[in-house]
This record gives sequence, C-alpha cells and structure tokens, in this order.
Amino acid sequence: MTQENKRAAILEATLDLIVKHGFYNTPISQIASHSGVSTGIIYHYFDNKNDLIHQLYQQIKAQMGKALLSGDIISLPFDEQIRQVWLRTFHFHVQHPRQTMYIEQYENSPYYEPVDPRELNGDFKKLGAMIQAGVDAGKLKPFPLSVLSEMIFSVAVNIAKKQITGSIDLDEETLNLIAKSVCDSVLV
Amino acid sequence: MTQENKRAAILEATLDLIVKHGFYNTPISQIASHSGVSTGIIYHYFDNKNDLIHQLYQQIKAQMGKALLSGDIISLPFDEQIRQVWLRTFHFHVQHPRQTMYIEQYENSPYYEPVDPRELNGDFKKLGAMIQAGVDAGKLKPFPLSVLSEMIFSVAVNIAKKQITGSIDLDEETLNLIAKSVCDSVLV
Amino acid sequence: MTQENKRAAILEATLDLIVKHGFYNTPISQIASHSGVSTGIIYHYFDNKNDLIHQLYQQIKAQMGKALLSGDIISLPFDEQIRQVWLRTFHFHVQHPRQTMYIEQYENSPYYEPVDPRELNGDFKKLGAMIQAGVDAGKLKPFPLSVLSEMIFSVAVNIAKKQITGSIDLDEETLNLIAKSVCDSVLV
Amino acid sequence: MTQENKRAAILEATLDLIVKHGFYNTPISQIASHSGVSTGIIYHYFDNKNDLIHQLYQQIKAQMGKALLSGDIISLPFDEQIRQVWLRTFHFHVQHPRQTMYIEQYENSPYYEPVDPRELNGDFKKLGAMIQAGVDAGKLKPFPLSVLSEMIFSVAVNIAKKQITGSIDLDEETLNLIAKSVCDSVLV
DNA sequence: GATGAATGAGGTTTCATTCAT
DNA sequence: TATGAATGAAACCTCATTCAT
Repeated sequence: MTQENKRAAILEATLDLIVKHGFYNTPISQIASHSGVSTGIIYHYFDNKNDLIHQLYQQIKAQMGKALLSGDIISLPFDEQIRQVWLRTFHFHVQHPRQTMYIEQYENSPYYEPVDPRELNGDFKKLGAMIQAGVDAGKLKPFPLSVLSEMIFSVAVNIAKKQITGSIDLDEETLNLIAKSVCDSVLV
Repeated sequence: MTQENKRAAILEATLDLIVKHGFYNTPISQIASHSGVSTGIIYHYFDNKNDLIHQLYQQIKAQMGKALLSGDIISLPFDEQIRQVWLRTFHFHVQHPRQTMYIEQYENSPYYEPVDPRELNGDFKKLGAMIQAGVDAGKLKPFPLSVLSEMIFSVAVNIAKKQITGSIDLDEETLNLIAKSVCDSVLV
Repeated sequence: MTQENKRAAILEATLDLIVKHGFYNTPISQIASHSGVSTGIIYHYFDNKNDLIHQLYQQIKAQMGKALLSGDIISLPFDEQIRQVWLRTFHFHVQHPRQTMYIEQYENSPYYEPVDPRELNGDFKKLGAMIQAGVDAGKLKPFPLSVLSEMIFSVAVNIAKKQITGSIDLDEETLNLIAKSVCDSVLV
Repeated sequence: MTQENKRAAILEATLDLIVKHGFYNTPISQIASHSGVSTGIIYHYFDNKNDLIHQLYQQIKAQMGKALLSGDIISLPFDEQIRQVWLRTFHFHVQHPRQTMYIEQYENSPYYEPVDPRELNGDFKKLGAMIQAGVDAGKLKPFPLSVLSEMIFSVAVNIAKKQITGSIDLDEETLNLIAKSVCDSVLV
C-alpha cells in the first residue's frame, strides 16, 4: 500500500465508523483496525484525532464543492443555473449518504466554527459569487447572501437526508416540482 | 432546594454545558458541580447520562411545540396560520439559542433516531395535522408531508441559527419578506 | 483505610518504587497496585503524576528540615550547633536511605528548579539564618551563604550516600573526626 | 559527514537535549533530527538508547579525568597537587555546564551503578592512587579513600553547580580561599 | 434522599526499535 | 551505510457509575 493509499484508507475508515458510531464512540484503535494499519501510523499522517476529523471534513467539503460546479454550468441561463445547483445539491447528498451524515454531525458539533463567507475556499467561493451576481443583476430577491443560500440549499439538504433515511422516496417528477417551487421563492 | 427544582437545575446545567462543550466533553461530575448537586443524586433523577440527554431533548421539543401552537392560531385563515408558524419557529429559535444548538447537536448525532411522524407527541402531531389539512383542502402543494415540513421549517431554523451566531441581523421588514417568499413556495 | 491513610499509602508506594526504578519506570498503575488502591483514586488526591512527585519531594524536605533542627539545638554554643547539624544531616540520610535517593534523583532531574534561598520554608530558613548569624558574629568564614552550606552539607550527604550503598562503613570515632575536620574548615 | 563525525554529532545532540529535557523526555527521533541523521542510523552506532546514554557518560568521564590530571601535576609538592586538582575540578565543571548536569543526572538516576573504585579507568585510578599515596605518606588524614574523595571533590562540584546556575558568582580570591579551606580540612 | 470517594475499563498518544528499500 | 515509515506495547489520564455512610 502506497503512502497516499494508506492516508486515504484511514480517512475512509474514519468516515465509515464515525457516521455509524459518532466522533466519540469511534476510538482510534478501531479506525486503525478497520483500515488495516497500526494505531501509531495514524499519528504519522495526522497530528491527532481532532486533526483527522477536521481534515476529513475539509476533504468532503472540497469534493462537494467540485460536484456542485462541475461542467459548464456558468453558460446556462441564470434560472437554470440555480435549478441545476439545487438538484446537484440534492443528488450529491443522496448519492453520498455517509458524507452527508458526517458533514451534518460535524457542523452541529462543538468541533465546528462557522467560517466567514469571505474566507471560503475555491468552489464555494464561486457559488457565493454566482448568487451575489444574481442579486446584483436583479434576478434574485435582495436578501442577504447567506439567507438566500439557506433558502436554496437547506431544503435540498434536509430533503436529501429524509431520502437517505428512507422516510420519503421522491420520484423525478415530484423532485422537479419541488426544485421549481424552491427556486421560484428566491427568484424575482 | 425542592426535588422539582433540583431536577430542573440538573437539566439547566446540562443544557448549558453541552451546548458549550458537547455531549462527550461534559462529564457528569461537571454537570453536578455546575448545578450544585452531587454526582450521586443525578442517578436518582435519571437512569444514566444517556437518559438525561434524552429527557432534556424531549423537554425542549415539548417546550418548542407549545410555543409554535399557543393561542388561537387555528382560527386564523390558513395562509396566515402557515406564516405565523414560520415566524414563531424563527423567533423561538432566536430567543432560545441554547435550546436550538442542543436540538441540532442532538438530532445530528448518533444519539438520534428520527421518529416516525405518526408517533409524534402532542403539538407536533397537531402541526402535522394542520399541514395535512392544508394539502387535503388544496391549499398546499401536493408534496409529501415531510417535504412540506422541511420546505417551511428548515429555512426558518437555519436562518435563526445564522442570526444566533451573529452572521446576519435581519430587520422586521426583511424577515416578513422572507416569510412570505417561503410560505408562497408551498402554497398553491 | 481513612483518606489520610490512603494518601500516605500512595506517597509511600511512590517513594518505594521510584527509588528502585526511577520516575519514568514507575507507572501509575504500579503505584496503585503497590499501595492497594485503584489508579483512578490517585488522581483524586493528586493532580497528576508530576504533582505526586513534587508533593512527595516537599514532604521529605519538610521531614528532613524538622529532623535537623529538632530539640533545643539553638541553646548550644555555635561550634557545637554546626557540628550537631552536620551529624544530624549525616544520620538523617543514613537512616532514611530511600528519602535520600529520592531527593538526589529529584534535585538532579529536569523536574527540579532550585529555589531562591529567600523563599525557603520553615526549618531550612532557620538553618540559613543560623549560618548567616555565624558569619555576622565572625564565627564563620566570610563566604557566601550558599558556599558555606555546600561546604558543610554536601560532604555529609555524599558520605551518607556511600554509607547507604555499603561502599564504606564508618565507626563513631572516625565519623566524629570527619565532622570536626569539615566544621573546622568553615569556622574562623 | 564522516562516520566519526556522525557518531560525534549524535553524542553532542544527546548531551544537548538530555540536559535540557531529561533522559525520558528526549526521544530518539528528536536526537536524530537535532543531529541531522536518521533514527535508523543511530542504531548502527549504538546498540540502543541505553547504550547511547552510557557511552556518552563514559566519554564525559574520560574527558573529565584527562582534564584533572593533564600536565606535570605529579611533579608539584603534594599540597599543591591537591589544591590544583580541586581548582581544576571546579573549573572543569564551570566550563562544561552541560557535561556537569548530565553527569549529575546520570549518577543520581537508576541508570547508574556505582563502580568499585578498584575498577576505575585510567585517570581516576591515578587520582585515587595519588590520594592513597598522600595517606600513606602521612600527608592526608587517615580517612577511607572515598571519604577523602568526597571531602575534596563534592564541595568543588556542588559550588560549581551553583556557579553554573548563576546563584553565586565567585571571584578568584574567594575561590582560592575556599580551595585552601577545603584542602586544609583533609591535610594533616 | 444525598454525598462524594472509589473503581477500573478504555481512550488518546508516545516512542524505542525494526526492516524494506 | 542510510532512510524513515511502520509497529504495537505501554504510558497517562478520564469518567460513567456504584455504594458505604
């Protein structure tokens, strides 16, 4: 196993176990055995358990940002951009259930300190800029940026969570109707 | 200190500390000293730490349900009912920041198992019935009940969280516009 | 076992084991089993392992100070005071071999920061005052206080250490001759 | 870096770090990075950590022995020999503060087993012989050899330690007076 | 009801040593 | 010779829970 593979295996095992048992019911020893390495080597790749948890979070966020903005979404008409991002948000979460649960657990734990939007990294910065451009162009309602973000994304994420747990099972058509309803609520 | 007072003091201290430090960084001993009781007596009022955490959750949910449905909200026109509930949701969370953080931490931890909507207790059952009635009367879009719930409430909660952390500061007028936008998105 | 007894048992076991194996080869678990308590309770009586080691040091120093100045030594002629203290130093160390080894190990480890003589506690402060009085009265050579201390005590301690390890075995008469030689070297 | 240089660099780093942090707070990995070598190679030059610590001790002792007896000290009158050795002891320690602290830490740790004087190596054997000759010639008091050693050297070493830590600062004249006092105490 | 000393399993982390490269 | 990733035993310390008082 190469070094990069080993680091990835540790992160993968961490994701798996923490989603199932939570941060504090996932001992390092279990992460080690689940990823087929020794406990000691985890401290070679990560400073400590906290660092491991933080880095996993960052990795997932980067992966998500990439998924939301991939392709030539920018060339679409603005309405369609928003609709696309909404649907991608929903699908990313449904298709990455473990990542979703991890993110939610992380962001609602005392581990998390909300980041200043101006300090966001790559893709989420672009996403913010896209929404801001919509406001400036008079296409989105003149609400604060983070309010618009929540109006759009929080519904996508929360419905995705329900889909993941099996408490709902949306068909394509209904989903599109929901997307339309939500997007219309922020568009002028 | 009477028995009921003592029980309440324990719950209060638990809320305080867990919001600040998280479930696992809040030892029973700290809850004891922070609430002015001995560790032993906590096990008289609660089966164990988990039970304490669960009961605190239940208490806050009951308090919240009551706040959302108090008064003769049922007598209002349906549109106004929805709007009222949305605003009350927002205000309850803003006015109860610790309870908000606790609920969010709890529901996104492995402590939490989502409850079947049919097994909801008192006020949340009524709330569900109210929404269902709206659907049946053709006043709400024909989406699954839990989708409608999320469309309405998740935005209120998430904006409230931003207000709590200070990352936004909404005035009355903007808030009403947001409420209208959100409610319109679920109304036919 | 009363609380005070338990605390004493822990200190006693610590002394025993650290003298035999050193600070770092004496795990808390061993101190616990050797003193008949659980590991956890050690952290009830002491903040951490360092604190335990420091407190044991302080206790031994206090015990030693008391031994050196007990009785009405002050009423003796000055020469005799010095001689007495020298002999008591020697005898204390010989009769308390574990305490001697512990002190020496401690004071020559990075645990130890030499204390400012002005901040010495009770008996050692008196001892310093006694020597200073001798200098002021022209009975001791006009060397710095700490030089005189070393001239007197370091020989007593180091010979005691040799007696403890069995590499010498002094009779009363020789000991008195040595005491006289050493004391004469500081007296005017 | 030649082999000899590398070995020397390891010993030098060991001295540096152990004096500052102690035996057990000086990991091999730190010695490696501080001396610019890999951890693995340390095990090429030394059997293990203990061996490294022991060899460093031996090296310092040899260096010290050489310093005490260098030159044609033997040709001096006996009184002067003793005085010279005393002063050299003091100066060696003052001029080699790290070596001094290392030796003291080592000899008061459970690493150390006092050596039988008959098994001493080169220079310290000569030093012993010199003192024994003094006794035999009736120039030194008829105390056991190791008592005489301590009477002479322990004061020099302990005063040097005080000078190193800065708690005293002796001038040449006072130092000579102290040397004389100490030497007179062993001379007939 | 009430206390808080006591237990001991289990967690995180360190580090001497090895060995494939 | 030389490297440094890898191992895993063992250290310190915490804390939910119990129970004698």
